[in-house]
Amino acid sequence: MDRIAAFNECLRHKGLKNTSQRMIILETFLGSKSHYSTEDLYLKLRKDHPKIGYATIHRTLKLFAECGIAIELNFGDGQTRFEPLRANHHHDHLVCTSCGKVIEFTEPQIEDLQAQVAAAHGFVIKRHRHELYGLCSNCAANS
Amino acid sequence: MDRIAAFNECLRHKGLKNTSQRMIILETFLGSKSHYSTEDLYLKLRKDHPKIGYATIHRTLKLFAECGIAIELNFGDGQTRFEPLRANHHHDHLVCTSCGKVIEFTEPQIEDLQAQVAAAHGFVIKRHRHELYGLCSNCAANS
DNA sequence: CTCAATGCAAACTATTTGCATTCGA
DNA sequence: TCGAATGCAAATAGTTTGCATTGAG
Repeated sequence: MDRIAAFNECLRHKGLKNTSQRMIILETFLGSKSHYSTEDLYLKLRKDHPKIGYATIHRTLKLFAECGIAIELNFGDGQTRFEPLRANHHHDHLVCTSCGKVIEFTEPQIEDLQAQVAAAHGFVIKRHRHELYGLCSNCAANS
Repeated sequence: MDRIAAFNECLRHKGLKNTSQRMIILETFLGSKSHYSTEDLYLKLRKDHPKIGYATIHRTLKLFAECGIAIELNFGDGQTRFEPLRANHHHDHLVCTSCGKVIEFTEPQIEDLQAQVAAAHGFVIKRHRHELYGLCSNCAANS
């Protein structure tokens, strides 16, 4: 089941409706670079769909998160960002504090160790956040 | 050098002044539970020091972060929290999404793996954030 | 038809700033 | 004395909400 079908399934399950705005937002969200803030997506959509309001986009992104289509991220600038979730493709982030570049990484050993830490404290982990902040190779070279 | 001395050193280095408010805020900040938001600290200080304003506390917490006395955390509720930094005592967090309990953990193997991941991408890591969200043992038992 | 969704503007919350006054070095 | 710090209130930024209208099922 792809993510569009999964979203429709989630809407049905919640008794919500599938509007043209939601489809437009979903397709744009899935089809482009990751790490959108509401404002990013609003500005991008405004070109082709100037009638879609900021509030609708924000509500829709929150809905994506509820449906498991997206996760919320916060990289420490004031904005909440949303990232499309790929099934079976969890990853974490390297964030360059100089140029803003974001690289995704996966490290199964870290995931295993996390699980051990949680178990040692009796925690049942639902999700996690793991971000490394520093300078990317370019910025490190130029400083 | 303890953290109060380190803070004074930082003030001197920046050409700033050590006021009674800053000392009161620092002592309260260091001397109690971790993970203060500006509001938490404001409410706590208000009892004994009702004249200290919200803005002063917020500016002071930011200053602590600049001086390396504290780090900013964000657990996903709308508030930025500040945690006192202990020299040589880095740790990460387990956060219970049900009761709000926060447990600190340290896992050297994870730190090593992080360093390897960063190196593989040419990143120079300055800091990181690693948080595991889920249910603590109590909340997991009662659900 | 009915109830959810939308778009707009207004409300909120956390944070930040301007400025007159106070105070440390 | 002089510039930084404070306290207050007002401004901002991001997010959320109320409500009349529109539209999906």
